[in-house]
Amino acid sequence: MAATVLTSLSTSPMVLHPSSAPTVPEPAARAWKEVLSASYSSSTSGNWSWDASDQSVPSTPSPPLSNDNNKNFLLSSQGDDVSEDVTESTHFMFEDPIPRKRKNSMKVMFKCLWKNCEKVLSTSSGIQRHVRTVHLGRNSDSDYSDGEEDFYYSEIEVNMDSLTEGLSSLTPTSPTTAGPPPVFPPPFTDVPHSEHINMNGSQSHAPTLLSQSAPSTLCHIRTDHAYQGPVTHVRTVNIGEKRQPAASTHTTVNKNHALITPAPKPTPGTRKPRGEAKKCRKVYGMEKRDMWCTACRWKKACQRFTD
DNA sequence: ACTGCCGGGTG
DNA sequence: CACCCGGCAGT
Repeated sequence: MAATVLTSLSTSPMVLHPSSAPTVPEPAARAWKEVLSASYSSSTSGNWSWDASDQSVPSTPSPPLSNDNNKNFLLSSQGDDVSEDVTESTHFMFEDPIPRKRKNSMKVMFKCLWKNCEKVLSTSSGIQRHVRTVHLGRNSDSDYSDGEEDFYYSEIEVNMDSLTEGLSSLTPTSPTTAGPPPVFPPPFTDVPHSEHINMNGSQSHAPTLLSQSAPSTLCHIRTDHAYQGPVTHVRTVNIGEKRQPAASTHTTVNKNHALITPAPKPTPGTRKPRGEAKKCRKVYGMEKRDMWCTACRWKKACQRFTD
């Protein structure tokens, strides 16, 4: 039976596909590919032709299309980088190497979510500045941002035809920005379908202290020990944060939001964020172990290169 | 795979 | 105590 099928296929490769496809597409496809490679006697790149053909067709016929937005609302506990996961999970499925951008003329706009404000801007920076100046009452000229504006606008897609203008936040704009490196290199840019803040209306509690996870406020520039070699790189410490000496030195920024986040760390065990800075083991190597500090030799917390 | 180091051993 | 190591967790 199989032999007859194969022979018939080899003669006319186009015959097969429509009949027994729906239940088990996979073997059929494989057979087809084999037939193709056989008949065309092109040993290599049999499958690449497939990709090419697939690419030519604009609408992928694959049934398991992305199921809209899987709305995970677990972000209320700790916002921060949930959003990134969302974008990841939506298109991590096979195929679709291009991260499903706007197909025809979808444009990303940024809409202010403030009480009665309906302002829509085309750039994230614009909406941030709007929120910052108009609603938060910040100083207008300083473009300092602590990320709080993120909670007052959402990203929406507008189906406007024409003008495929450069998408603001994704393209690095012009290289003219010579000043300090962008204080706000946003990890946000995501939120596939708004749904970032609820609490619309009823702004009972003062909105200024709602900043949960303001990433940029925690950026520190620390010079590490630079023990061997000039390690010149800026390091950003995120919410893990080092453990301050508990003397409640609230630095200078206002990050007093203990009333919203129930569990500051998702893992209560907390095994210490793993300090950085090379320790004796790394610095001296396994050989020359006798140059390590004693703690390192005993596999304890390093004493020489503390964090 | 590698590193840092906690917890638990041994003498 | 000093000393060592298994094994975990983070990179």
